[in-house]
Amino acid sequence: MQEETTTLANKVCKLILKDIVTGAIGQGQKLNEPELARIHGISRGPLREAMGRLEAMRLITRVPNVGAHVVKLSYDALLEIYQIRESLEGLAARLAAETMTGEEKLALRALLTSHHKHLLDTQGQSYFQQEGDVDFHYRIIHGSKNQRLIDMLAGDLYQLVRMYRYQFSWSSNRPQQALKEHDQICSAIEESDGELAEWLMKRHINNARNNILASMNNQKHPNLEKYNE
Amino acid sequence: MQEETTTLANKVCKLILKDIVTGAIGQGQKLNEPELARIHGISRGPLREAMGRLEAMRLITRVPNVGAHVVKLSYDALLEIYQIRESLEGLAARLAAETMTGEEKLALRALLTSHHKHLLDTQGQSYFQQEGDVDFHYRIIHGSKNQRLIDMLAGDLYQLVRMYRYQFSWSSNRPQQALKEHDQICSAIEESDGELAEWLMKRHINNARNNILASMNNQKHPNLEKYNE
DNA sequence: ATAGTAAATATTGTCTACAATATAAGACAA
DNA sequence: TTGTCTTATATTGTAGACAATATTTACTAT
Repeated sequence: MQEETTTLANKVCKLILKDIVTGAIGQGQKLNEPELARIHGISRGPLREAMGRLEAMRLITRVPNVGAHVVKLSYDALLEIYQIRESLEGLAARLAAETMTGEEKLALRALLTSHHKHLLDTQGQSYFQQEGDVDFHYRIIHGSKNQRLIDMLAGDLYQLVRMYRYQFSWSSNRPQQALKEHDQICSAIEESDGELAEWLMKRHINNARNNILASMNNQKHPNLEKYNE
Repeated sequence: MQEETTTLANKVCKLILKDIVTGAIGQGQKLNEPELARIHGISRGPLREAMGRLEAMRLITRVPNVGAHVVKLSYDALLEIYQIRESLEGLAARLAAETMTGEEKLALRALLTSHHKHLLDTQGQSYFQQEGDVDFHYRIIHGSKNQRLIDMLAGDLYQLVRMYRYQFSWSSNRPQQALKEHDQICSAIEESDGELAEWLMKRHINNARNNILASMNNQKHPNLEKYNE
């Protein structure tokens, strides 16, 4: 285990990222630099660097001379994200099917087996189900071996996806169906059928999107801003 | 014309970005903070912010306590980019076909007309051809109305594409064919045929990729690093 | 001459202080 | 009371100085 040399900006960035994703720092909230710096025991320099990275992954927006605010989750922004996910994760699935090693495929199958087992135990209502889904998609994304794609999906886009998941609670709606779809995708990857894997993944994400839309229409979501100002 | 209030970091970021894209700052070159700050007449604070943004769009890479280096263009990285472009610009073309206004469609057609005229005048060997192609794709990307997609493609990915174009010189290989493909895409958009527009765009980008590959194999490219260390 | 080590230098990371801008508070007039 | 202007406060943007780390140079031993 090598010593991971890092910087204050890095560490604080991760901390603030977590607070934003989980909602500890609420949507639309102003980020006060001196206050945040004091909280984390650092000066404004590295703090501003950390904020710059959060801005780059579009978790906060900054206006010159005014300041930074946490993004507000919106219906429209979610649709945008899912359009992109459908495209890029479809690509990732195809690439994964073409390039994943035998070990990676075995590990992916093992992950699904554990998910299946867990689903039986808990009726799929647990927090685990959410992050389990994230894990599955992460594996495939990384299996694509396209570093730029990995960075785009796992680095930036998924933080927002996780933010939606934390601050609403929709993902436990159809765990059995989702797991079945994961199984199908995994099988296609095992058979190195890239075309099928892509098609299945796109449909899977499309289904997830529709599920979210229905969930949004059914219940009032107090922390969903329909329109950003 | 409203007064565009901006910051030093913003301005310097654009300047350095241009220098990197055009090759004035070469691939793999080290970016010395005090020196760059002195050159632009600013202090290291805003300079580091500017560098943070360049890092976010992956034009430079930074290692803690070591410094920042301009990325090295590589065969593999280019393939990665074109895989992503094919996916995302295909999506953009479909969305554009579905949502572009009549005015936007007319403007797109007008752009192609001017390109066609220019091609006849100059036999397509000019610099204009390169940026003209960029313009066409920009229009469609923005026509998608998906802000996140626009940022990903036009904000980050395209800077790298432009960097490849500036530092090699391949795009004048098949201007007639490219323009014809643009025409087809434009027609599909005019007819609001999203599915066709997507398919044509993906094929168009695939052709461009193959053209680039051939170009790379034919001539020795002095500033292409086959492998990044 | 070369490899290894220690001092010297340079560069990055961080902090503090100051300047510029925006926001909030208060006074005044309608 | 309400709206507007002025003043005061707070916050962001920038600069410069110091600390920590990395790189280079010089020296010694083999």
